[in-house]
Amino acid sequence: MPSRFIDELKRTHHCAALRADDAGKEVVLFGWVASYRDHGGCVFIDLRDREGITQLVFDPEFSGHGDAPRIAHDLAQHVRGEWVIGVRGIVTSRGNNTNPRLPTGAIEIHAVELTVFNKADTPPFEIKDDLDTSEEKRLQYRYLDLRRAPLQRTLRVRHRVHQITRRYFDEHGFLELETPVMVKYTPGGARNFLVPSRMNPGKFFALAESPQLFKQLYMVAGFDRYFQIVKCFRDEDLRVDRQPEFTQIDVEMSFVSQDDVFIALEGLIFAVWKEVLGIDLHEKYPSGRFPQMPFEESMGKYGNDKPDLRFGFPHTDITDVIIEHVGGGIPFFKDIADKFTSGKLRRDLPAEIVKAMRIPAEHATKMSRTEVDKLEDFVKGMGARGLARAKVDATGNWAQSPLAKTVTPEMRAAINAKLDAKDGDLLFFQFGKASTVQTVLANLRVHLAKKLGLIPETGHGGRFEFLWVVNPPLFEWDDDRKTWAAAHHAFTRPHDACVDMLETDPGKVLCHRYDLVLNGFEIGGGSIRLHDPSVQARVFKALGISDEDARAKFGFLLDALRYGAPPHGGIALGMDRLTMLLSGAESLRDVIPYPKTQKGTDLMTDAPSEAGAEQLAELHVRVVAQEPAKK
RNA sequence: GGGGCGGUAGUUAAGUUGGUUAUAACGCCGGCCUGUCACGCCGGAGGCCGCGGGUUCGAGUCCCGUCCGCCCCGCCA
Repeated sequence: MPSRFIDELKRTHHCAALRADDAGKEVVLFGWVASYRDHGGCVFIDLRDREGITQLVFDPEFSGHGDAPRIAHDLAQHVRGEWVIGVRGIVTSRGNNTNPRLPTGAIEIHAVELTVFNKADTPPFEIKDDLDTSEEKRLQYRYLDLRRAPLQRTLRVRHRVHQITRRYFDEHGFLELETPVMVKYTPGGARNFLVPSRMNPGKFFALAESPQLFKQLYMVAGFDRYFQIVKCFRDEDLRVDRQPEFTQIDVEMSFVSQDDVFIALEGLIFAVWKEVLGIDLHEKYPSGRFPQMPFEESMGKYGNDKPDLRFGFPHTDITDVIIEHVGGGIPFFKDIADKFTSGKLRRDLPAEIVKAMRIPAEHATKMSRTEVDKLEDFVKGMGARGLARAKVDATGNWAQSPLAKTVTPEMRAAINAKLDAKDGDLLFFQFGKASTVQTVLANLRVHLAKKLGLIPETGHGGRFEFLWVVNPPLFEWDDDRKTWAAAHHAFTRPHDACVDMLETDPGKVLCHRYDLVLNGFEIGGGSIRLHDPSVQARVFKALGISDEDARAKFGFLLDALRYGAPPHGGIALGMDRLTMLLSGAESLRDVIPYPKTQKGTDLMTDAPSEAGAEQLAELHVRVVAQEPAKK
C-alpha cells in the first residue's frame, strides 16, 4: 500500500512542540526512532527530530479508528532504532503518568497510521547525549555524530552567532562584502595551501589565510565599514583550538582609533552573550568596556599574550635579582648572570631570563610532594630542562629544593621579598631561553589552576574573563638571525610617539596592535593599519626589506596606499573559538560540523587523496615520490 | 621535526609473573510480556587482540618496526 505521508499527510508539528493543552488534536510527525519498547501489547516509540522527542504509543485496541491502529501496531513491532518513520495520531494527555525528563512528557501520540520511510543499519555507536566513543569513530560517521543533541545544540549556537553578527553589523552601518578565496601567494606568515593553475602552467594560487589586504583595499575604495563571516585557510599543524580551515568574523573600519574598534567589537560580544547565553555582561563590565592590559605586562605576569584571568599565580621576572647577586651561589644562575655582566647578553634583548611563580600556601598545601614532583615531567615535555622549586618556611628558608643548599641567604631574602613569599608558599623557577621560560611557566600556571580546581578542565565554568591585550612592540628580536623581525605583519601602525625610534631603537617601538582574550584563548586580533606611505617605507627599512622585495610582495597594496588611503583599522574574531567558548565545547572539532583530524585529514571522506596522472598532467604538476625513510 | 597517551566483539572497557575454549556491560538477533520511558525476563550470535616482523614449546601480554587517533612543544594569531 503506497504511503499517503508527505504527499497528503503533511507534517503538522516538530517533536518538541506538543503539550497537554494540545490533547485531542490529530497530528502528523516525522522523525527517527530514538528508542522502542515492545510490551507485547502496546509498543512505545520515542520519535526524535532536531527539536526533541515525542513518545508514540501503538495500541492495538485503540478504538474509534477501525483497523488502522492494529495494522500500525503490527508494523511498529518491526521498527528498529534510527529508522525514519512518519506517524499520524491523536495527541493524548498522559495524566499522572508524565515523563518529567521530556518537555513533551505530559502527552503522547496514540498512533493511527504509521509509515516507514527508510530502515537503518545498526549504527556503529548509539545516538545518545552522553556518548563514550572514540573521536575517530565519531569523525568517521560524522553524520551520525551530528544527529546527537549536544552537537545539534552547538551548531544552533553557531547559527545564532552568525545571525546576531549580521544583524549587529548591519545595524551599525557595516557592509557585508566578500573577498577572494583564491589569492596571490605571498611567502611569510602562515603557510598557504596552494592551488595549481591549469591555465597558467607552473603557477599557483594560494587559499587566503585571511582577507587582510582585500579588506584594507575596501577602505581605500571608500566603503568605510566592512564585515564578513569568512573561511580562512592555514597549512599549519593542528591543535585542539586550531583547524586548517576555519571561520573568521572579519571587520575593517575607516577613520577610527583603536578604541573605536574596541567599542564596536565589545558591542557585538555583549549582544552575543545576551542573546545566546542570556548573560548581561554589563553586570561584570558596567561601563560596557573590557579591561585592557599592555602586552609587556601580560608577558611579564603570565608568560604569553592570552592570559586566563579566572585565577591568579602571576609570574615574576627575577633576572635582575640574579644579576645583582651574581647567581647567589647557584651555578646555573651564575652562568646567566655572567653572560649579562660580560655583555654577551643584554637586558634590552632578553634572549635569556629567569622567572619565578609563587603558589600561595592555601593552594600549595593541597598538592602532595609526589604531585609536585610530577610537574617536572609536565614541563620537560615543553622543552624545560627541569623545574626548580622551593617550599618557603616561616623563617624564609627554602626546603624541598635543589637550590636550598647553595643559595646565599642574601639572594634568597631578595627573591622572597620580590615575590612576597610567605610561610608555606611554593616557588617555581625557570631560567634559560626566554621563549622557553615563558611558554613553560605560562602552561604550568594554567596546568596548576586546573589541578587545583580553580578553573574547570574544560569549558568556562560559567565565568568569562575578557581582556584586550594592547600595545605590543612592532618588532621582535630574532636571536637566531640576530635581527629585528615584524612581530605580526608589516602594515601595523606604530604609535606616533615611537615613530622616531624606528631607526634608533626599533625594539622600543610599540604599535596599535591588539588581541581580544577570553579565558586564556585568543578569540580575536587586529590592528590599526599603516596608511602613511612614508612611515611604511621606514618600517620596511627597519625590517631590512628592500623596496624591490616590498614591491614584489605587496606592490598593489603600496600603490593603493598612495591613492588616498584613509586612516583605517580592524579586527578578526575567531568564529569557531567564540562558539567553542560560548557552548563550553572541549575542542574546536565540536563546533565545526565537518572537522579535520590532527593530521589534517577528513576521516569520513578520506580527503586528501591522490590525484590521477591525467589530472596532474593537466595541472602541470608532477608528484615526486616520497623518499624512503633514512635508516 | 620532537615529547607523551591510546588502539582487545558493533561500542566502551577488563585481561595476573607469557600458559587450556580471550571476559563483562551496553548494543544486536530470536522468544515472552497491556503502560514502558535506562522497561523487564529467557535464550543466542558476534574476535585479523590496529598491521608487519622477531623472541619462545607457547605472545593480547615481551622486543623491533609501522599505521591510525588524541594532547603538547616547535610552527601558527
